[in-house]
Amino acid sequence: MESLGIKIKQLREKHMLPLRTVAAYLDIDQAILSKIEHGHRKASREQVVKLAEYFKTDENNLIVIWLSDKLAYEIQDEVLAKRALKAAEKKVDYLKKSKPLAK
Amino acid sequence: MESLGIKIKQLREKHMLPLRTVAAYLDIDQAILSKIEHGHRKASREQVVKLAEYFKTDENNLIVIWLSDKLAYEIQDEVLAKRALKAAEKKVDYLKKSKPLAK
DNA sequence: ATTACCTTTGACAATTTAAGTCAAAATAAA
DNA sequence: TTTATTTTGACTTAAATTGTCAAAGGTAAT
Repeated sequence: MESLGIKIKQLREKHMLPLRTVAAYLDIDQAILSKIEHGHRKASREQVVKLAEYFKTDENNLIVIWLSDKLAYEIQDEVLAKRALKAAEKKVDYLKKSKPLAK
Repeated sequence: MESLGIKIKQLREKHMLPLRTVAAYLDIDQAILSKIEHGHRKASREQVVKLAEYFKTDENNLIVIWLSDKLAYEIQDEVLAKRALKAAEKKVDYLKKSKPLAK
């Protein structure tokens, strides 16, 4: 059960890098990166991709963590959260099948 | 595989009501309701609850449709959508267990 | 074809939410 | 204690949402 913030912080500390350095690479203020690590701000998709590249870690894995954070955050207060997620899966299946060449 | 817009439209037509009437009940312009029915706008949670009451239909069911629409919409373009949904389920499980009394 | 009604669309405005900067306070290390 | 780093909060800017309004498109009845 990984959250993106914790994951990023672990990666950054493993590489012994200060927020300043990583934030500079992402072209944002270090304050924002700190907030992302603590889950007080969301990262953008672009930022996640950049981070994966920067730390040479699997991009897909990071994207899944980031997406699932967003989804879970969006419905965490809903009693019907699980039912909604199940239903969403079916909808996604349907969309994938009905327009497999889209976009 | 129901979408909220279609569901609402069906309910409204079953009751032979014009957009105007239902929109007035929701206290919004009929243009917005039209857009909601077509999926060009999202309904708010309040609006969904009001609609369930108005049409005397199961509120939970309508909420699940509404929530799953939102979730599916948010990740429909992601290749990793299904993986993310599965991961989100686990996160939701975890959150429910760790703070079961949280409001 | 005209009238009357309902629905849909798009341009625009207002409001809300999110994303960012900056500086100061808190923390940790040297 | 001084130097680095991290965290926090007040404030600004940018972007996304949500709504209004008016015009255009459909439909059915006459």
